Amino acid sequence: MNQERSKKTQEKLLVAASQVFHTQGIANTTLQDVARASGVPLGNVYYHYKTKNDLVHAVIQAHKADIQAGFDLVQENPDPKERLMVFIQNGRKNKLTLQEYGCPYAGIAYDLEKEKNPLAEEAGSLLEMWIEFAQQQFTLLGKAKEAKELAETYITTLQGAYLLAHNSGAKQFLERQLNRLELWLKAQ
Amino acid sequence: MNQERSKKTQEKLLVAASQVFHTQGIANTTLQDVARASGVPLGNVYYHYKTKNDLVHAVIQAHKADIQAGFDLVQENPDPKERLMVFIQNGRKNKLTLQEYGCPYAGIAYDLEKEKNPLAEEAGSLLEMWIEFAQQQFTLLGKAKEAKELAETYITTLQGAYLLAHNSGAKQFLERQLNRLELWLKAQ
Amino acid sequence: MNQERSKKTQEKLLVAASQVFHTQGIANTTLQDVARASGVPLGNVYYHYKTKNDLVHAVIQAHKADIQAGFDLVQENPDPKERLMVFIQNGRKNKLTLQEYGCPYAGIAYDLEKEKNPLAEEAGSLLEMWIEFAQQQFTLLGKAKEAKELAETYITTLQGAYLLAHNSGAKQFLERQLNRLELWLKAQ
Amino acid sequence: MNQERSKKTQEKLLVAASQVFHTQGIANTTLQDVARASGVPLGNVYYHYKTKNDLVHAVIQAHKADIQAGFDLVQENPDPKERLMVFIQNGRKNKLTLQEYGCPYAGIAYDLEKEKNPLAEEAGSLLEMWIEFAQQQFTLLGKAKEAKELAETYITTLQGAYLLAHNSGAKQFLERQLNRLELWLKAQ
DNA sequence: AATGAATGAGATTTCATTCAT
DNA sequence: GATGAATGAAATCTCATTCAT
Repeated sequence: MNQERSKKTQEKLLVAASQVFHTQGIANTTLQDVARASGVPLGNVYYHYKTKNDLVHAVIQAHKADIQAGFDLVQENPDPKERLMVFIQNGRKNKLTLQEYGCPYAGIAYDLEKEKNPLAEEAGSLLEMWIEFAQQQFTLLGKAKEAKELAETYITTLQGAYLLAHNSGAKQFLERQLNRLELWLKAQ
Repeated sequence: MNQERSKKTQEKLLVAASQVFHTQGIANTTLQDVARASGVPLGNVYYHYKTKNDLVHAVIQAHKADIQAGFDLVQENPDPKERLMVFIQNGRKNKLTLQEYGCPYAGIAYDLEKEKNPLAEEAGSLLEMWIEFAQQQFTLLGKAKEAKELAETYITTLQGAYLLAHNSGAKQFLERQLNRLELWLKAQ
Repeated sequence: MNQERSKKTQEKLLVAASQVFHTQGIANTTLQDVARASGVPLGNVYYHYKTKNDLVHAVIQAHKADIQAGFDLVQENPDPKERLMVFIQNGRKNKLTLQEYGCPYAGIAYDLEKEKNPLAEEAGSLLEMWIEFAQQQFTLLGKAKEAKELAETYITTLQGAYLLAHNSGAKQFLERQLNRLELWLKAQ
Repeated sequence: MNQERSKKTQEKLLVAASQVFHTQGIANTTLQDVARASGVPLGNVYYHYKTKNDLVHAVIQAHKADIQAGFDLVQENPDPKERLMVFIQNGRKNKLTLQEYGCPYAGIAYDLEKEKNPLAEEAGSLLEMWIEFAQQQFTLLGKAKEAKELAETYITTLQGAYLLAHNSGAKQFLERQLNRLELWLKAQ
């Protein structure tokens, strides 16, 4: 009933906000934009999220949940190396979005840091989740000692590749760097 | 005379704008901010740059000149590999700024792309200059065939490292990735 | 409800804007002026009309509707000649306003043309509506062949009289020219 | 020497100002516009005219002188009726300018009246000069009693025709009304 | 509770006028 | 005296947030 309706509205807001924050950046996104994108009337946005920052916070939490869900999913694969391969493959699948808008997690963290938003740290944890996850996988691969640096290398390459793919128009760039990362990963 | 006075004011504006655009992001920076940071009265900013975008454009051009000057400077070193080493070393020197504010060139390109600013492409060329430069060096090293991919790898690593260093608080992160890049470069 | 509230505000804005545009000219009228004259807070003006030009456009449309309503009203009179007489009589009724501020339709068209406003053409149609209307009446009077020129003469005289009445202080000027026009019209 | 140079600069300013005031309207014309159009540096404009209004005043005076010069010129023609014909012919000669920008004298008077400029009255005298002149000619034609009304009719028609020609795009409009005025004048 | 309208602080921009050399 | 630069008040426009129904 009402609670369900409320849930749905909140869900619509989160989905729309994630999207427009990603594609336009947070500073360039008005709550009107979010309202329009979600089909929720502006006044109603404030019913669910008292401030723009509250909505940003909710989006970050949703991202965290998404990321964790992704980790949970690949846990079904018993091979830690293959788990890491999955995310390289995801990069290929999302190539067009990544080229056009960059990595959403890096983007939100960057945006908030620039506006000295207190949520910046929270957003920063989005990429840190990846490092931790990667580190765990390398540890499982029997490389406990170098796991941290390997994880950092893995994420650095992914993020560097996303950044450059987003920055430049070079169509094959992302593909080439993902291939290289894959080879490197296989060699570990 | 007047021309000198004008040059000086414009220089002050460019320096201040580069700085605040880098530290706050373009969208979060008002021309009042630039005016204050430069000591130039707001009305006068518009005498020198008719719009905020004109100022942004001038900053991009200044960045291009700076980058080119850096390339020219390292040309004095006859060894292409050492030239590329120089910029790794620069990353170490600028560690604190990079950690706190990220790479200014990537930042301005990202900001403009998000606000669908027509200058985005121009800003994107800032990183492309690096790729080209690196490619030339690898070519000089007798690796013409792989030069492009090597250059991309070099820049991807640098930018990935800057991005993650900026994102996370991890103090040794940048150092570790720069060291790794250095080893990789030596091995080429 | 909300829609009614909105209509009312928009109506207040239109009425106030028509008036101040007429009395001060468009270029000399700030939206603060309109806000004050209408009792609507400045920020809210922009809720209803996204730009000053949008408001100007709405005022032109309102003028068109007013003019058309005037035409519809005189259609009740079966004699085309008398219909045209009505507007001469209207000139007498509005003598003071016309002397002090000129013809609002000519004024808005002139203002927009001078500022190279794209709406200038739209505003120009205000006077063209009068020519067309007059032409129709002369056609109904059995003067289809000369109707166009007669209509132009009718409007030229009216507008010339309004212009001069507005320009000079001569109190009887408008009266004299309207009388002359009336005689001319009777003779057709 | 210097005085001559000053005269020349002042002349350049007057010519340029007359022109841009006419084509853009006074409110839409900045002193930068005048400076650029005249080739005189902005700072120098203020050396010759302490305020924008001073320049407007000078332009009005120049217009007065021009008009008077026109009157003086046609005095060479012994026939008062032909003198009035000359100005109808002038309307034909200046057709394109009149269609595109309207009558400069009516325009400046209108502009100043709208901005409640104290010079409005002074500008209003520009058209009054025409009425007086026309009245004199009709008096010379032995129509002393009706001279005033005939003069008003003459100017009303001219100004009405200019206004409508400026307002609408109708290419033949001005021609038709000037022909009609000519016939009317011949019949007097 | 739901929502279109209202509000006000602040951002960009313009420009007549003054300043400094 | 001549002139490019500087100034500040004011205009247009934006938008997070609050209000009123």
